[in-house]
Amino acid sequence: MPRRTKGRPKSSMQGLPEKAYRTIRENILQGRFGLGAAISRRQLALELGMSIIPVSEAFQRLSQEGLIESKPQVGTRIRVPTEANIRDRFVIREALESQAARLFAERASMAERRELREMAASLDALYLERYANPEDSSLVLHVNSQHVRLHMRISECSGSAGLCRLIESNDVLFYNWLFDLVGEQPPVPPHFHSDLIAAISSTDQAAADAAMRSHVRYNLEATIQSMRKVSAQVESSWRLGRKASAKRAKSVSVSR
Amino acid sequence: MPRRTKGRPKSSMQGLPEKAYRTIRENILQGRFGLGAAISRRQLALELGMSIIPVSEAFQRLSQEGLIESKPQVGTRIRVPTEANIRDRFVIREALESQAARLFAERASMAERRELREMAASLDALYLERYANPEDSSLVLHVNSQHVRLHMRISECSGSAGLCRLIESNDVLFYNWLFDLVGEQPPVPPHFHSDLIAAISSTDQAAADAAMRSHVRYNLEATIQSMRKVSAQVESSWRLGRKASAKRAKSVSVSR
DNA sequence: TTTCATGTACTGTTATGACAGAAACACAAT
DNA sequence: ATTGTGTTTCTGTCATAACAGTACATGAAA
Repeated sequence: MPRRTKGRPKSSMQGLPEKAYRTIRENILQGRFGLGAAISRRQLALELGMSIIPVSEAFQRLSQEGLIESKPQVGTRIRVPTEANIRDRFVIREALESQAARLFAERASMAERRELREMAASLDALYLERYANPEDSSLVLHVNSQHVRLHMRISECSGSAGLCRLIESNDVLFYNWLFDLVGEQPPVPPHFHSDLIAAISSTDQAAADAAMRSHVRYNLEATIQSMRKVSAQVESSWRLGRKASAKRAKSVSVSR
Repeated sequence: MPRRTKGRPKSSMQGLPEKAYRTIRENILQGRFGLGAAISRRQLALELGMSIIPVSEAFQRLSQEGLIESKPQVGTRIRVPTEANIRDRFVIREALESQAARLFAERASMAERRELREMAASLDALYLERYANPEDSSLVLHVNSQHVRLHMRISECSGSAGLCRLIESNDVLFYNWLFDLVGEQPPVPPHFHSDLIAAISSTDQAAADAAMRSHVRYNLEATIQSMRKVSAQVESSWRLGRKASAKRAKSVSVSR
């Protein structure tokens, strides 16, 4: 018996790296490892039931997206962005989403415009509800998820699949994760998103562009201000604290 | 002698995957494998003197950037973009480069503005020279390289490193490769780039944005028109032609 | 108590090889 | 001539293990 067919159980759908990528990204976005925490390829591979090869591929993608950062013979950690990094990412977000706004104004259907208008109204109501119950954390999560949804829907209606994918992988999710993690969000003007959608729905592309730009810039300032409060908490050196990493035994929720 | 220290010759600088990525990308951009040609991880690994692991990592990056495309148990080929793909990419290019133009108008130094003005003048002169000698292919390469340089320099002066990297990896190089490959380039108005730089150098961000937008759109139309002529030459099916691939013995220029 | 050497345990990297599946080819049957 | 059927040879995927280098704990020497 030279070598029985290995434990590889026909795997399943569509590749182990994809599964690893989704799972790890999900866990990062929900803040299950803290900012700057060390993560290990081997440990993740163990917990996900695969070897370190697919995990490494997932790490590479996450690293390219700027969510993690790794040094050759040292380790990998959840990236803790500097203020310059954040401004940088918002520059990109402004570029991509203002373009999406232009395209939305140009070619979104009537049904889509109505759908977005309703989403925005519902989202604004959710914000108000959240201010009324500041301690309800599940509400915070829900608001955030709906907020992401709104922006992604706008980009989907732009008709450009590539633009949509870029926005997803480079902006929205990343900063909503940070938004959540960074602490309490500052208040937002009433009708904040309804006004945005109204401007986007005009036939004037330049106006749609400008409205989305100021929307994104408002979010930038809010994020920077929230960030400043917690920036001191996170040590920025490359001490990985492996002791702590070894002690951490809570496994990742593999789910699905 | 259980296992002597392997043939891994201490490698060299900064990672095998990076070297593989650079080399393969260079070869794609210069059209050394044709559009739609099959490329093999194993063969490339052999030619580059490494195993298929770093090559696979490079493949993943190239695949994410849309330069190649691979099917699980079939093979990998140089991607042949559809017209929709091209329009899609130009939408993104428009978003990113118009943002770069805004930032250039806002914060570029006087020295940088002067430098760009000179680059543009030199580039416009090169275009004229090219029209005079249509059969000089090295001149075509040079024009193209200077064109890329100009656009990258604009993005560098934007002060946003992330924007600059995104432009490089997602737009400029890709489409200049295609531009080169697709055949003869249509004529370009005189002072095409000098006019662009002049508009970009104004203090009016919206004007800079608009100028870059129309510049990019002009390039889009030119590319589409050139593309139509050769689209029929390339078969779009997934026949990889392994026979031909095996026959091709010319090795990749490894260089550096 | 402080400082420095040393060992250990971990890190990311990467070569090797086994595996499953698809395509191409040779060849017999129709 | 055409069609069906192995068989061979390629593909990408992935597990395993060896390698080289860093962080940290341990303990001896000052």
